[in-house]
Amino acid sequence: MQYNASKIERKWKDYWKENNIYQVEIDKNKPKYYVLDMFPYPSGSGLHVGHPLGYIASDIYTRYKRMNGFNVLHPMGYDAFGLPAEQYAIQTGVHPAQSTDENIERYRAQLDNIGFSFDWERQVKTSDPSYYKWTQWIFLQLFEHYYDVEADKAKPIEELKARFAQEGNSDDESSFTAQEWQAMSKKEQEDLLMNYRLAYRKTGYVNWCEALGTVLANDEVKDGVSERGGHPVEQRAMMQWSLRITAYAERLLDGLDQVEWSTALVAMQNNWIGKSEGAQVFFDIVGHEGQIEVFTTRPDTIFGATYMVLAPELDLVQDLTTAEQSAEINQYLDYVKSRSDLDRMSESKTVTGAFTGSYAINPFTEEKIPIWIGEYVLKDYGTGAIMAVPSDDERDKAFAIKFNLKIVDVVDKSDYPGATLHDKLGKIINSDFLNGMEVPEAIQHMFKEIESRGLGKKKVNYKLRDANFSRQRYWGEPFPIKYDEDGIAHPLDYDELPLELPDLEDYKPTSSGKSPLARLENWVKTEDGMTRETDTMPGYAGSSWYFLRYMDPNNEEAFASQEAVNYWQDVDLYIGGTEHAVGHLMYSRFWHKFLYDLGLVPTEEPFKKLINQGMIQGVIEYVYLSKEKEDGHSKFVCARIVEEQGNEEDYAKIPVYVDFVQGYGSPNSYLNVESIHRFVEWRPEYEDAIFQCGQGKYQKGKNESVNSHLVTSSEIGKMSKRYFNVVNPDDVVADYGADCFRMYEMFLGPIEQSKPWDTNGIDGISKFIRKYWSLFFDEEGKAIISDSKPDDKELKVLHTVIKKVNEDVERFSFNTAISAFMTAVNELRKLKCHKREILNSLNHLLAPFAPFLTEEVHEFLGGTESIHTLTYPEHNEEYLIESSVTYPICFNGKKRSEENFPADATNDEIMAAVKELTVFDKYTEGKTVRKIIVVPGRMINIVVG
RNA sequence: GCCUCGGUGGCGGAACUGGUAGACGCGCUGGAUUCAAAAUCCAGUUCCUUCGGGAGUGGGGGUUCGAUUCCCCCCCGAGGUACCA
Repeated sequence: MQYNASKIERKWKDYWKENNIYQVEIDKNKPKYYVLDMFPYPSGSGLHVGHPLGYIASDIYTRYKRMNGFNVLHPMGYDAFGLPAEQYAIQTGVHPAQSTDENIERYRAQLDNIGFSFDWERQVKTSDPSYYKWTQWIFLQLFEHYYDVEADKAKPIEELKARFAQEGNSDDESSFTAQEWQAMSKKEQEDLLMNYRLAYRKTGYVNWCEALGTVLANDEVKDGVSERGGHPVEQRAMMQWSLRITAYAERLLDGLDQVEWSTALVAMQNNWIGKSEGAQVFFDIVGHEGQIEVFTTRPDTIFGATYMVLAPELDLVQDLTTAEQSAEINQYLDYVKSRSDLDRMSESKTVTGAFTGSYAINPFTEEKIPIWIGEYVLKDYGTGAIMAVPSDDERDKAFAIKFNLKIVDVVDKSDYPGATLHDKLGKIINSDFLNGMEVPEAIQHMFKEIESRGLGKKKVNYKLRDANFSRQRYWGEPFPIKYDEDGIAHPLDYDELPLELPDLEDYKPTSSGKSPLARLENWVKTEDGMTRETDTMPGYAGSSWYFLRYMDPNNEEAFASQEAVNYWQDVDLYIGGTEHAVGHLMYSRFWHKFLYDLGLVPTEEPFKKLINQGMIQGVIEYVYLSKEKEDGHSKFVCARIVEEQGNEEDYAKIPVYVDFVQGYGSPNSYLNVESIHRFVEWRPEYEDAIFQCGQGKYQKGKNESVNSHLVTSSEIGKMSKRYFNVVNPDDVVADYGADCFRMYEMFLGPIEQSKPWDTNGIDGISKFIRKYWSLFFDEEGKAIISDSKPDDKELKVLHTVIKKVNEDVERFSFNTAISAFMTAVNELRKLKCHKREILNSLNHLLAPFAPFLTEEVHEFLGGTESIHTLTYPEHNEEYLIESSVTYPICFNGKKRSEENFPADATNDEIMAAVKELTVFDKYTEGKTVRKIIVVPGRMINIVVG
């Protein structure tokens, strides 16, 4: 039999599908294991070679666990709601459901092509009503619960209502008696409850993206522009749904100790939550009833607080602005309003602000201090107001200098040379009773002092903001909410779920900034005279809990049965990209903790172990297009020439289709005459362009010198349509086979590392596969298997590789496992080993990596069941025992020689033998031997001096 | 700026707990086979070398009998984050 990848792959793909060998059910006799991939958004461009990297790793691990006796849940599905399908619908009129389904079909074919062992019976699609019924259901649960701070968990809002009616309330949010509560109108009560519900509506500043016609969550905005599409984002006040993720801030932080995630990922989440401890302090306002509340981590510097600054957006600003200052303040407010987030970030160091005309009283110095407003104080963090200590804070200092405000030194840092203002170090001065204390001590002292004087208390602050949950778009989950004429939000009854997304003819957002659903008047008005919510949920709604649905995907009574949830528990291994480090992973953890509070899931954390696979990058090949034309012709110039002239700025870099380029990815990549022809065909606008090569000019029809090489410039970057460098896995599979593709992606390097796609090395794997095949078949394709007993050498090769591969798979070091296979195959070939006993085990060992090839070989060896349902080999230490060990002989740590010693020789015996060696004399001549170190089984070091 | 990860031959990378640096693969060189080529096979391939050796894991210092591995300082790259009070 000759090795024919495509034939073998077709055969087994069909077999696996027909026999459903990857289907799993609850089986209490086996330990469970859950391996999850981040499910893809099915985009129109299909998968490129970068996408399957994580899927291959998880598939190998899944197959490995399965063969080790685990009942492995390994599902796949689609994150099917999202902007691109909707944008496409706006352009073409094709319903997003239709284009999404077409894309899914393509994804499925591409995935099957690589031989993944997903249980497709469990596929989920977030845009499927039977799925989003439960997304809506969880949303309603969030709506009907609040966070009970004392119990430290979510509780039904009904309990809170009952408490309000009985005891009234007093907390940071509100204060009223039971009588007052009962006297409130229904509307007033409901408005108040919105301050407690975990899913709630509020008017707030949101990230409005004009180009996308929707608001975005904080993690969907990067550098002041939308993450998708890079459109400008501005702050706008709107009535929106939000999720109270901040209620879970502390538990989200604590949970990070329990998970096995990379330090980078934990650090990112830590950062995003941004916990800081400080003091809340109230400042009286001169001639004014109210107070200004500030949050400070440096209460020790309060004696240096010589002015205050409020965020310009605060309502209080209007109250505090005096008549004389109102013109100046209004002018400043106009200026602030005119600035987008992008402006704010780009010129971050400009100091701006305005004086309100009012004064506060510093509670410790009892001095009158001016109240300013300034952009550098953020409305969202803390209370939106600060006490400014210009002597000990960079920003306050810059502000004070610019506006000529008083500066009082309160920390003497002379004992700490090199310490910056940011460091909490130094000795307190000019601060009454704090004088002489070290900063950390003074901070603790002030916490007590502030509390005992009734000025405020110790407080914890988080950077984490509540998550905006409304999108003014069509292609998302509709909210199961309707409003009465007072604007009170009413949940739909649970038996009305799912609230299906109605069909639409025009997908464009409305000009009023409402979702296109608002156009469907019949849908918006309900029979009972109410009005539906027309916004839809954001992308992360469906992805925040999909891993639970896989456990019981067709359940119509619950998001998943308790039996399924209690059996599968949580995700043991999650593999996916870092792009979801804060967004998806934070929201999922939040939802999971909420469901845990409701007693619906058994674990607090959803993802035990998480691996971030690196990106596979592409090589971008550019040609240099001169900005100046020659005789009216466009002119391309060889990269070599541009380099020599050093005038890169005179050229535009045009990405070319990488298939045209010879020596793709190498420093000498170039276009030859044939590639120039193809390039011109592809870009007819350059039909009569001149190509200035090292060897002369090429011009179509005029001068087609055959030797012309136009050197291209290569860069490593994203694999993207934009750069014409996308490599489709289907093409690689067609050329080399799926097993080769899988192994090559793994062989490229450690799974977490990013690396450029480079087809050059794939021959190595291809050769390996052919060599592997040649252990079973000769050149004519005749079987050469022998049934004789293996000898010690052969057994040693086998058990070495078994041991190594098991260890490597356990630590997700797939590249080294593949090296071990190569070494083993090379050695068995050298030994001319074609023995069934050895090769059969080796074939089992290779099965998770090369599922098609091994299945074929397995059948050939007489296997009747699929190899993927059988057991994984374990090594036997007996075969690895060495009778002698080769020790390196080192002098002062440098290896000078090697020597064999019996494996059971004692250190003393070895030392005695070492002294008899000729090398010993050579390197110790004329020197004193200070010490001889023998590390058993490892090495010998002789210290001379 | 801050946080995290990384820097090893011509290239991708290996060395897991401090113990022979460069496994495995690509590429390259030479040879065999061939009319020739591809494919295959064999040998070599960190650098320098007066062939004795010497140097060497971004740079500098330290701990150690011994450091790619641990500690300190610095340089470079990637990702995250940024008026967070």
